[in-house]
Amino acid sequence: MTDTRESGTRSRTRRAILAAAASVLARDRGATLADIAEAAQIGRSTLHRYFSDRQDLVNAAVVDSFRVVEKSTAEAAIDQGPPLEAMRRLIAAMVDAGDRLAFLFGDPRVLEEFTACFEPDLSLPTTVGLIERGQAEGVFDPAVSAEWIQQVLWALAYTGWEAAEKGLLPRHGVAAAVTRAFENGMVVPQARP
Amino acid sequence: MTDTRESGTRSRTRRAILAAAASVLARDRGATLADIAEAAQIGRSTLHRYFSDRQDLVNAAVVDSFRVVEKSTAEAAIDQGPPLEAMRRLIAAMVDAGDRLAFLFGDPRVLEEFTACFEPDLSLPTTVGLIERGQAEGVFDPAVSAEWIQQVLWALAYTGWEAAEKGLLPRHGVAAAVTRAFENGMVVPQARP
DNA sequence: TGATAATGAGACATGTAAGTCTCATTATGA
DNA sequence: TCATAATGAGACTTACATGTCTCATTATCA
Repeated sequence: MTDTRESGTRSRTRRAILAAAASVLARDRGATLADIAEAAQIGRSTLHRYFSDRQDLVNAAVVDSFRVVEKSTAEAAIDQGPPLEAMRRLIAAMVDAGDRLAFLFGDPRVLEEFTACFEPDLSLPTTVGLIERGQAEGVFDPAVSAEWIQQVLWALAYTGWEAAEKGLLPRHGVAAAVTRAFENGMVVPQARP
Repeated sequence: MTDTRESGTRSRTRRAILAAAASVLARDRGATLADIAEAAQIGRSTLHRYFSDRQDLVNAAVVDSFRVVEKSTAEAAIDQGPPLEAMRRLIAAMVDAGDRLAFLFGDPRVLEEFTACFEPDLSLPTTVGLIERGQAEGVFDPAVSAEWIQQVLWALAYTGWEAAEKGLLPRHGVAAAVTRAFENGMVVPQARP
């Protein structure tokens, strides 16, 4: 389904714009189109040649970021192996896709406005699928909904990214910190009754 | 330190504006001053009588929200009793202060721009203080920094509020879900080696 | 009741990002 | 090398939130 019509140059520019948009908007939602163009190292007029509207750009960036996260998820092979290990791979992948995730997750409105008119690739394994598999195997907390667990997962990944952004966590320690938080929470196992 | 000069009417109106600002901006950062005025059930001109600038309003709302959260924290008496129970009271208080927290936490920029010129009340017990006390007593994970634990706490409280907003969690179940996530994470204790 | 405070509605000016267009320049591929 | 695609700079208009102001109305308090 990729655009075979588009020249190599154009599709490269398009990708650069989408990546810049996600990256810039993740850090500042009010960022100007000029800001985004500058980050993508292109002229503002060029940006308008690819996306007529600001809304058009944001929509495309959401879809693109979704695909990227979807792809990372797929590459983590979350439908294979023990759920706990699959989850660890997924968390690492999500931390890698850092600002895409921050862009999607950081703005509740962007996402919810768009979930209606966007259908995910059904052939790919989903995060909720992994969670439900884990719950069935008694690994993930079965007392709460899979959606809630997914929300927590996203929130922790986002928090880890943000903490790294402001220097609270070293980049290389983010995945471990998030994994630890997701699996154990903040109370030491020994202290539990 | 409260304004004794201001009439009852004025201070009531002022509070209504600040509450509305936090509530509206928590749900939409790009919200118009007209949106905020409408939510506060006042005219836009009245809003300008109280806050000359948009920035002025946002700053005041940040300070105010800070005070509210600070007060909730104080009322939870987090410097007393076992850390785990104090933390449970704190989480309940934070969930109560829902949109104030979402306003502060939802916009990293708003907060970080302001932490410089805003000094917290040093006579009040802090969240980090509670966490460090818990770590010293071996209750909270001592392997990570107290600041990271605080970030996770805020993120979970925010996520709980958001989940309730979109109907993913029932209002009365939020505090329990957040507490559970904070203490145990998402992996069932029995499944741990 | 009367004086003053507080407000709402709305007209008006302003600043800034968004969107459109032209034209000269650079890059790409046959 | 040549034709065409792609781009950058910048002038220009538009749309909209913002901020200021006036005036009539309502609320509050002595």
